[in-house]
Amino acid sequence: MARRAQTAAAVLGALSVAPMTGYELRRNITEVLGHFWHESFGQLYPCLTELLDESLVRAQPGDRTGSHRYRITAAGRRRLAELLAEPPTRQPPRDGLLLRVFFGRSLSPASVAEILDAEEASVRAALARYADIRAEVTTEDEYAAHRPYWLATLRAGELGAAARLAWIEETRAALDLPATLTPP
Amino acid sequence: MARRAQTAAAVLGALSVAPMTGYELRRNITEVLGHFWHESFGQLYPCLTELLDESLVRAQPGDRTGSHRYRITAAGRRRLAELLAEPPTRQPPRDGLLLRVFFGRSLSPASVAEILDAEEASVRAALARYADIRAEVTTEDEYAAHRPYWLATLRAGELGAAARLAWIEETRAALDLPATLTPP
DNA sequence: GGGCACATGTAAGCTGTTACATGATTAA
DNA sequence: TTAATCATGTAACAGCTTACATGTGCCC
Repeated sequence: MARRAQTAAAVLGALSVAPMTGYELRRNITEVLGHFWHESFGQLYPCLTELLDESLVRAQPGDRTGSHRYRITAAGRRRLAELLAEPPTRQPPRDGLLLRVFFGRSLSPASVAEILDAEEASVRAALARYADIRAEVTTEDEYAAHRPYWLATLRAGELGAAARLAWIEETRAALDLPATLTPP
Repeated sequence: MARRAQTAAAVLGALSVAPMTGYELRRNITEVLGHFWHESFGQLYPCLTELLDESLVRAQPGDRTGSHRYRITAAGRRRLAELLAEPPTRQPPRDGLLLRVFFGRSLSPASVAEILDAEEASVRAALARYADIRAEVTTEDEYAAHRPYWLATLRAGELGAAARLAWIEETRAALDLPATLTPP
């Protein structure tokens, strides 16, 4: 599945949940899918134009002058199901943190410790975001039918974050680095 | 840290472990760093040329006609340490698996189950590769000084894979999907 | 001699990022 | 009236992927 196709899948998927403008699409992709997905927004409007040409979405006048509210069509729903059923395109890994640890012998222990501290902070920040999302998803009733799926992706984030925290602790021990204070 | 800079870091890092030809660099990046790193090989030779221009690596004649064995210089080691000390560039997330699960309501349960099965297979394959790498790293004595760092990156892969397997099981249960037989 | 692994490179095409341009509406 | 948010786009640039081109050395 080409990268372009996955952009179309994300857009059609969002519109399958609710009709919205390009701007709302952008915001929703950032805020709702943000913890596992990123769209290049320079591609978003061109993608919508393509989907319109193929009659996979329809545009109706929006609330404001010149704004469009996009709505998925029946053909769009069929295409979405096809796209999602294709095997995912994996993006090649490029983990800057592990690159730094792998060549850690070229760094001072203090530098390695700093890198791990920064990672810990970023993982904890992610966990905090997950807690917010969880609160929202569990209280929101409008999209109850989607809830088990949305909770599943959230859970993937939570388990991944927990695994990385465990790894950080283990790695500090293995490399004889000082453990930082765990926030209360 | 720009993407280019991380390519330079990977190349300098590899050469900091042992001098090698461009071809060996390519192979080592694929085989040794492969579980967390990917280089675009169209960029590798241009990158080596740049590093030569900056005197961060030297080329000496290799074993064959026209081949070069690249060796990192003292300036190259200093640059490597600088590059590794910079905060990693995170690549924006684009997890096709989670995209599919998030919009799982647009799929049949059978399709979702298939997607999870495929993911499980791929995670188990990764675990098998990690086992091979672990055997190699622990028996190889030549690079003993690097061992704790290399084992740390390996451990990150192992813990991540375990977390994903746990997530798959949990998700099957949460979505009422059949559990597949676990291989012996 | 043929096939394979070694070895170095390039160029076309595709894709994404970034910054900018434009303007309407609303809240302070 | 000013700033922020809503809303739609585009164009230049940067970067990567893929496939190809070329040739050597070794083993059967």
